[in-house]
Amino acid sequence: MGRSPCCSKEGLNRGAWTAHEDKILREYIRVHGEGRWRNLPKRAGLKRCGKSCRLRWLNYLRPDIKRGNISPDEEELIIRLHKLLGNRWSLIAGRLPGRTDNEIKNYWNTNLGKKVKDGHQTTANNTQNPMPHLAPIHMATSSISLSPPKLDSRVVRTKATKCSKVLFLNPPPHPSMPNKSKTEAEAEARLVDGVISNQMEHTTYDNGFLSFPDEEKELSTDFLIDFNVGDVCLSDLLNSDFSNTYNFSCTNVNHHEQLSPCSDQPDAMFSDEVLKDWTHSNFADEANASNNLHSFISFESTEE
DNA sequence: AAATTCTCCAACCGCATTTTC
DNA sequence: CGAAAATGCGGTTGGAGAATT
Repeated sequence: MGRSPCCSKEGLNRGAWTAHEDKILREYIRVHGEGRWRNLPKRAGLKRCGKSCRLRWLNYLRPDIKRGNISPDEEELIIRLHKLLGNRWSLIAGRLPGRTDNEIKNYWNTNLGKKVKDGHQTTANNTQNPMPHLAPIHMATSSISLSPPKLDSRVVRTKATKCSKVLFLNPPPHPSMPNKSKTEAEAEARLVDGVISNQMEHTTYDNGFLSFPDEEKELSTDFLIDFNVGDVCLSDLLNSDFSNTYNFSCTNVNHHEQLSPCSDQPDAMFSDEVLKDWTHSNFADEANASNNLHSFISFESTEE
């Protein structure tokens, strides 16, 4: 006999959820909270298995879910994280506030996988690439910045909800870095400088709004529109080019002798435990969003 | 306009891991 | 400490809608 199913399939609904079922589930969780999925359907009066309820809640009904309209910044971050983590979608999702592992997985399978693969092939033919080990990331980047602009290429599909929040930013963490001692701030600033200063120095804060140089404004539109506070450091993280970081140990001996792997097998350098610590850190906590870049830096420093 | 093919994504499945007893 | 239950995760599938013929 095989493993018994997670719940009796007899008389249970399957397939797409109805609005009524969604309402019941949402209301039940509002009152009783998440968890105890196995018993939830019975208690809530849903003809679904607990697993299905959990999935529905996590991937669709949770109030903090941000659906559709994956921005170029998010896309690039996904590509980078995927290079770093592989198909560990939940870890990747943990770095993208409001995104679910399922959504990222789907997005990868339908868009990015192909794009990165194509990039790989194109790059393989490009003998002038100075850093072949960085090919996927750079191709992904260039696909965003150099390819003909896809005019609103992100089709808003029927069920997706377009996010249109206006972004308010915390005061910039760099270079003043409030809440840090001067030496602490300087130490981090040095670390940050090598990674993101190229981006940061062209990025200014104007009364709490992120401003970009004129030539970047167009690209930044989605970023400004779609990101919430937690995404500020998504951008920081994004700006902290992983590929540059990999290159650090090779090129920037003044700062870090072995900051990060200069290898095409980064996974070997990042233990699961550290990854979990890092991915479960305060990215998900939007109140601490301004620390997120520092979180990432700490994570990297741990690997020294 | 109809048929066919393609694309996307919500949901399912089964295994792995963690928690509880 | 081991077994069972609960939960988490990633791969896969099926169906709806879009695009093409």
